[in-house]
Amino acid sequence: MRKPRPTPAPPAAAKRPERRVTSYDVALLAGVSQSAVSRCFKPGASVSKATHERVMKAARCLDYIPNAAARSLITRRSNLVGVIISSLAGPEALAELSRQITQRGKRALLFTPTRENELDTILSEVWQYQVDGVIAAASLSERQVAQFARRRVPLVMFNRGAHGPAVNAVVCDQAAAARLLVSRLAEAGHRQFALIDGPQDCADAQQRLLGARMRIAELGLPVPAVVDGHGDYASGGNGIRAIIAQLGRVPDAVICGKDVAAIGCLDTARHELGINIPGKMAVAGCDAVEASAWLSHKLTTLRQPIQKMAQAAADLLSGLIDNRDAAPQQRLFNAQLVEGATARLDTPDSRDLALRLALNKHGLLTI
Amino acid sequence: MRKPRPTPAPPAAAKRPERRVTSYDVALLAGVSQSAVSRCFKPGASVSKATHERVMKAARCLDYIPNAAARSLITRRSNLVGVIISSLAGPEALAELSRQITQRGKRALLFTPTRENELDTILSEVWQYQVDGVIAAASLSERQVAQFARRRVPLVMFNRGAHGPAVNAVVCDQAAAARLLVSRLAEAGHRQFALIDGPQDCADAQQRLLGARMRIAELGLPVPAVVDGHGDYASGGNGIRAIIAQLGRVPDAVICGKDVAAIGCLDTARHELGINIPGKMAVAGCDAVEASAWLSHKLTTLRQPIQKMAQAAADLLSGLIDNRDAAPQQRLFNAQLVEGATARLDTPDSRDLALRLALNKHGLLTI
DNA sequence: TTGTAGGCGTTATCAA
DNA sequence: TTGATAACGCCTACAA
Repeated sequence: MRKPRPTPAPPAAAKRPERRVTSYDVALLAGVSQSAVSRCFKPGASVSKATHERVMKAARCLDYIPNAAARSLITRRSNLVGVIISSLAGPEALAELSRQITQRGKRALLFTPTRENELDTILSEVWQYQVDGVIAAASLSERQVAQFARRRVPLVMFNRGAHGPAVNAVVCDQAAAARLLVSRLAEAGHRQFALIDGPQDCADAQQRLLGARMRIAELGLPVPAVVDGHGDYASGGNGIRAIIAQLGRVPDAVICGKDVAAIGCLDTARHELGINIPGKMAVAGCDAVEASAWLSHKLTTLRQPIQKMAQAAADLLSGLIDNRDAAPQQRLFNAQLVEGATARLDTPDSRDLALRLALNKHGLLTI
Repeated sequence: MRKPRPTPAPPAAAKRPERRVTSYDVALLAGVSQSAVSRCFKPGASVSKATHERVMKAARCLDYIPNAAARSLITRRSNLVGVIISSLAGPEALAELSRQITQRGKRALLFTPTRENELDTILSEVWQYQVDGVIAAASLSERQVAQFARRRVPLVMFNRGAHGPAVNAVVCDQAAAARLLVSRLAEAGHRQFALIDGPQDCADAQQRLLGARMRIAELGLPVPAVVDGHGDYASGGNGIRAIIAQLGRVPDAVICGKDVAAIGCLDTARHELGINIPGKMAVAGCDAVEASAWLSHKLTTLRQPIQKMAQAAADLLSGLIDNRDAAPQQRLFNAQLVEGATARLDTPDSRDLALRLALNKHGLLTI
C-alpha cells in the first residue's frame, strides 16, 4: 500500500522537481476520491451530476489537465499516430493527413527522413513513442514493413507501392493515369516521347513513368528518351536540354515524374530554348501541385484526389487500431487528367471541329 | 512490495491485453536486475562492460525498446516539442523546424490550426501531451501566451509578432525589409503604390505592409491603394483588379503580403490585363517562396533566412528546456532583397549607366 | 455511484 | 557496480 502524496499539497513548495497538479490534488479539493476524478475525465463513465460538477470546478480552479503519458501507460493507447513523410511527398498531403488524424482524436507525431538510411533510426523512435499506428508516405523496405507486423503496430502506406497484398495501403493508380496520358497524347499525334524521371526514392513518380513506358511500347511508338531527375525545378530544365542532346531534336512530348520538374522543363523550353509549347512540343506533369494551375503555366497534368486519399488513410488506420486483426486492404484511387494548355490532347479531327465551333461562336463562320 | 510480473513470462500467452516486452523480461533473460537493464539504456550510466553486453544481447533477442511514456512519467521529460503551425506559414519552415528538432534528440508533435478559434482546443491538447516546449508559428493571444508562463512550458514564437519583450521569439524584421523595398522602388521613380494585404491572422504579412505604409507616408508619396487578400493566388488577381478600379488607373507598383498572391497579381496583370511588367507596373512579393525564383516569374521579393531562423528557434527552445529560468530573448533576422525581373529598382541614372555598359559589352557603343 | 487497491514500465535513490 | 524499493500519474476491477 502506498500513500497518495507524502506532502498533502499546501506545504509542497520546498520540493525541487516542482510538483505538477495531479488528479489527487483535484480529488482533495473536490472532496472525492482520486478515481472519481479519473472517471470525470472519461467520457461515458458513471458519475453523478453533482460529483461531476464539483470535480470539474476544482479541476478548472487548479488548471488540471490529465497526463497523457500516464494514461497511455495503463490504457496502452498513446493517441499518437506516427506520420513518416519525406519532404518530397508534398506539403498538401501532410496538412491533409494531420487534419484527418486530428479529427479522429489523435495527434500526428512527425518523422521526416531526409536520407534513406535514416529510416531505421526513425523506426526505433517510432517504437519508443508507442504510437497507435503509422501512416508512411516514404519508401519502406520489406524488412522494415515486417517489423510493423512483428510489433503489431498498424501501418498504412500512403501513395507508395505496397509490398504485396498483406500491406494496408492507400494508393493512386499512377500507372493507369500515365497510360491514359500517353494514349491521349498519342491520339493527338505525338510520336517521339521523352521522360524526365522523378527521384529514385519516390515510388509514385517511378510508377507513373513505368506506366508511360509500357503504354508507349504497346502503341509501337519510337523508343522514348529517358533522363534522370530529382523532381525539382532545376531537373526539368537540365532534363529537357539532355533530352534534346540525346535525341538530336526536340521531342514531340515530354512527361515528367513531378509537376515541379515539368514546370522547370516548360520554363526552360519557353524562355531559354525558345520552343513553342504546345505547338512544337507538349509538356505534362503528373501530380497537379498548386502552381500547375497558375496562368503562367496551365500545366497539363494528373490530379490525385489527395483529400479523399488522406481521409481513406486515416479511416483505414482508425479501423486497424480498433481492430488489429482486420484483414489488410488496399484502397485504390484514380487520377484525373487535367487538360492544361501545355499539350494538345485533341485528335486532329476534333480539333478542327473545336475550331469551327469557336469561330462560329464569334460569328466568323457558319457550320 | 510488489512482484515484478505475476506470470514469469513463458506462460503469459493467455492474458488478453497482450503483454509487451519490458525491461523485466530482458533482465530475466540476461540474468540481472531490472535496474541494470534500465541503466544500460541510459547513456553515461555506470555499468560494467560485461553486464552491458549481456543485457544488450538479451534486448536485441527480445526486440526490446524502452517505453517513452513510462520514462517521461518519471523523468518529466517527454522529448516532445509541440509545433503549432498554420498551413499558411509555408512548408519550408515546417520541414526545417522538424529537422532541427530531430537533431536535438526531440520529436515534433504537430498541431495545425485551421481556424483561429481552434487554438484553445489545441492548447489543451498540448498540455496533455506534456511537451517539453512549443514552437508556435501561429498567432497566439496574450491570454494564450500567458498560459505557457503559468504552466512553465517554454514557448518560442516563430516569425510572429512577439507580445512584448517577455516572450521568446525568432523573427525577421519584416517592417524594415518592406521599408527598404519601398525606398528602392521610390528611388527608381515609382510614386503611386498599391498594397495587397495578406491574411489577417498572418502577422508577418501584416508587419510587412505596415512597414511599407509607413515608409510611403514618410517619403510623402501619394496615399496607396490597399485591398484585402488571403495570401493565395486568387487574391492577387482579384486584388489587382480591385486596385485598378479603386485608383482609376494602373498603379506604379504593387506590393503583396505574400509571394503567392504576388504571382497571382503578376500573372493576371500580364496574361489577362495585358500590363507590361516591369515596364508599366512593378510587382513585388515578400517571402521568397520557391516558385518566386522560377523563370516565368522572377519575382522581386524579400528572402527570409528560414534555415537560420529555424535553427535559432530550436536552439532557443533547447536552452529554455534545459534552463527554464533563462531570460527571454528575441532573435532578429534581416530579410534580403531579391532583385527579380518584376520591378525596376535602379535609379534613372544608374539605369542609363547599366544600359551603356551593356551596349558596350556587345561592342555597340564606346563609353 | 463511489472508494480501495493494484498495476502500467520506467527512472532515481540508496544501501550493499 | 549492483539490486531492492519507491515513486511518476493515471485507469480499472472489485467491493461497498
